[in-house]
Amino acid sequence: MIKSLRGMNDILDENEYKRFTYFLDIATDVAKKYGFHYIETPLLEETALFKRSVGESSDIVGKEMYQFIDKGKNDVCLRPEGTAGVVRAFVQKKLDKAGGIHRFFYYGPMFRYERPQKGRLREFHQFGVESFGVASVYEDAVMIMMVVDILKKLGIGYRLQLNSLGDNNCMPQYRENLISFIESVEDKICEDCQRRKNTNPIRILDCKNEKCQSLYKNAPKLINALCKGCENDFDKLKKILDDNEINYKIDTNLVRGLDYYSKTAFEFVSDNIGSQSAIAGGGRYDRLVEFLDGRPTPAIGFAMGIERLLELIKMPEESREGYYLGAMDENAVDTIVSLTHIKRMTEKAMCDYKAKNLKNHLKSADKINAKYCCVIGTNEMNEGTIWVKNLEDKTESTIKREDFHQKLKI
RNA sequence: GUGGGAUUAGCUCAGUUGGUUAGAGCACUGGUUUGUGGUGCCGGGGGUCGCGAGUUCGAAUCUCGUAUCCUACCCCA
Repeated sequence: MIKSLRGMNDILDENEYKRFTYFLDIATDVAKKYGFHYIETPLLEETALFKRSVGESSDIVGKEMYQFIDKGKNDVCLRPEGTAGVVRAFVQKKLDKAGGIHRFFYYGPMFRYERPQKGRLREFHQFGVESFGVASVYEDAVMIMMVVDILKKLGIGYRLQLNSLGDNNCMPQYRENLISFIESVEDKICEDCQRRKNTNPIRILDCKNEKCQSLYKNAPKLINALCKGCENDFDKLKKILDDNEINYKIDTNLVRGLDYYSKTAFEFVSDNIGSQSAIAGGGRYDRLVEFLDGRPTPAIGFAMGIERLLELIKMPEESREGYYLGAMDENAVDTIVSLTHIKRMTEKAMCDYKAKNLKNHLKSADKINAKYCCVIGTNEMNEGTIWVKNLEDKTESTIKREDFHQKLKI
């Protein structure tokens, strides 16, 4: 038997599909209300795009991208995230030169060549938004509001963690200070941290080793080293969130692995889905457009992992819907099929092709969760009527067939 | 990439030192004497026990390999 590849799932379960579309309906509706419009970019891009945006520093490029050489000998890569493609499209269309504000949302599959675990697949889905051309910190707050709106509508509880990563003025200096701090405790920290010192020093801050964490209590905090501009923006952001009653917690260990991020970084986490607890994350990336050959353009965005969210969604209760039609006499089957066909113009309607007794029809109607069970037996056949039972309130009536389509409205 | 656990019917799982035709519940399906469901009763179909080797007279059961799933780590865009 041929099976799907590791970490790649089908969506064929009806409930799963319903959850998926329920999420998308809500998320896209919110994004549109915020004035964002849909963008779709290719699943496959030049590997160089992701190498440039991600940098060569971590495991990402070598180990965790779905990269291969195609038949034309092009080095290509299935997109591991959405931002790089959107920025590429933005620059390619020369919107950076056109100026103005451009706001997009997207959703679709992403691919990462990783070992699967809870909340982590090789093919997974993200919903995200990107905003270009707005440097104001109000936009940062609006991003967070958008995520809050989506999660609220989905009935998902969360904790919001917030940090500022500084910018070119303050980040490099902080990085130097942090490295010299690490060197002062280097012989006591774990192997991973010793490696991180060289590859990505800021990552030591969220090391899971308790011993390391206690050593890092005295580590310099970026939040105390922000330059005036970053500090003002961060204060303003906190005030906007306070004014709008959005709870957050400053997490000075919240970092991003990549160089292009600056200033605002935020993450929404859930305590109910295992160690991969981030359900949405975002931040400002004022440098990325320039990294990808565009004119420097302020930008900010977020992305949410759809599979992780689906686990947490509280679905509205399902009520009975539509019609079930059945015949109790072979000779009525044709009539049933025709009536169903007409009924489907306006309502969901299903019918059985076999004559059965009433009890079995009721069972079948119940099984597909129909609201009405409609049956034609010998009596109804002779009288040109159809018997209809509302399965919710259990009321019954026999009506003329020609009235069947008008008189009953769900 | 590293570590731990798992893999038996569509689903959730039993299967007691290796021993005849591998079981249950749910689901599906048929009937229930000729018109009332979701909640009665009786029956039926469905499994080369993940895959491949090995040990053995004999393997779902033991050994090795391999794949996949779950889970944590690394990493996290």
